[in-house]
Amino acid sequence: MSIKLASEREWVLADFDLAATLTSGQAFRWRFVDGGWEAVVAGRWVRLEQRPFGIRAVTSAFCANWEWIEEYLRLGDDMPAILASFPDDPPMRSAQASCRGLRLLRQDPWESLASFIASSSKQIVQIQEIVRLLSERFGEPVKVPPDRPPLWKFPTVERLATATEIELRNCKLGFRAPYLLGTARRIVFGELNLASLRNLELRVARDALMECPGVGRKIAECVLLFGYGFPTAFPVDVWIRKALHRLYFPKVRRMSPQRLERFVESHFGTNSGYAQQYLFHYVRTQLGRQWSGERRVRKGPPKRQQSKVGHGDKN
DNA sequence: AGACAGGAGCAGT
DNA sequence: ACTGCTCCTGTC
Repeated sequence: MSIKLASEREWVLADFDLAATLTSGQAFRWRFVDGGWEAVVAGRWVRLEQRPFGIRAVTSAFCANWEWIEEYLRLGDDMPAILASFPDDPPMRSAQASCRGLRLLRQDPWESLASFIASSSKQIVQIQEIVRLLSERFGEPVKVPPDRPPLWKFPTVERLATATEIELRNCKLGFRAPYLLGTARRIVFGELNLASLRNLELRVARDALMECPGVGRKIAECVLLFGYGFPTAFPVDVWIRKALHRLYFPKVRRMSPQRLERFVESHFGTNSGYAQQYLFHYVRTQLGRQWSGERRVRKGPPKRQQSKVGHGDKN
């Protein structure tokens, strides 16, 4: 008898870009190690590698059923059909051309909710650090390969609900600590049922999430898109706002949130969530540098105050 | 040095 | 409905 210590599996896929997908700001646990991507998914350590004609997965423990990762990676998505549903305009054509293989993930709703509460006004590396600290201090350990450092599951909602605000602040959450704590407690108290959101109308589910402290429109949409897979959830952050404004309404001085929302609802179709991800990744990887360059120039010399009346150009 | 970051919540208009 | 301020903390 032999004990099988690990398992592996390979999928043939025409278009799945692991690097783009795992670094596109929807998941925060992936680390690039020795040419592959490693994280904890559904409570198991897993390593993903990009192959010439698909991707390969390796687990640290025996695995006979791979549905958990197929579900997470949304391997069933019909990408040609999804891409075909995008609006046929110059920005989306550019986005599509430069983001081949970009995918949405379907993550655990609680982990998504907690991670995005932590994301408010933070950069990706900082969010990764927060998630790492939370897992390390409040999560259960997972089995990792012999040559890998220890790793932990994302903490359960019950565990975080019993943490103290101080403990959470020590995980670099700052003013978001009471938000995360309050949200965890709401769920534990039964004031919000995460599992039931799946069957609700998008707007209804969004409103339910926004009852949580620290969860506004943007974060609710992130959870609905990256955690639940609502096809038309459409998080609008500063980048998307800037992208929509510059790419679609270059001559308009200012776009009100309402006007932007109406445009989004009417323009991006049945898979607007996917369209959003493509647009987002496109502007961040192709135009971001250019845009931030402009900003630096515009800032100009430090002190030259002539009037404080400034017209809210805060980007 | 000081603004700002992949925002939310609040008060004030 | 819009504006402006604060909330931690690291970075440019």
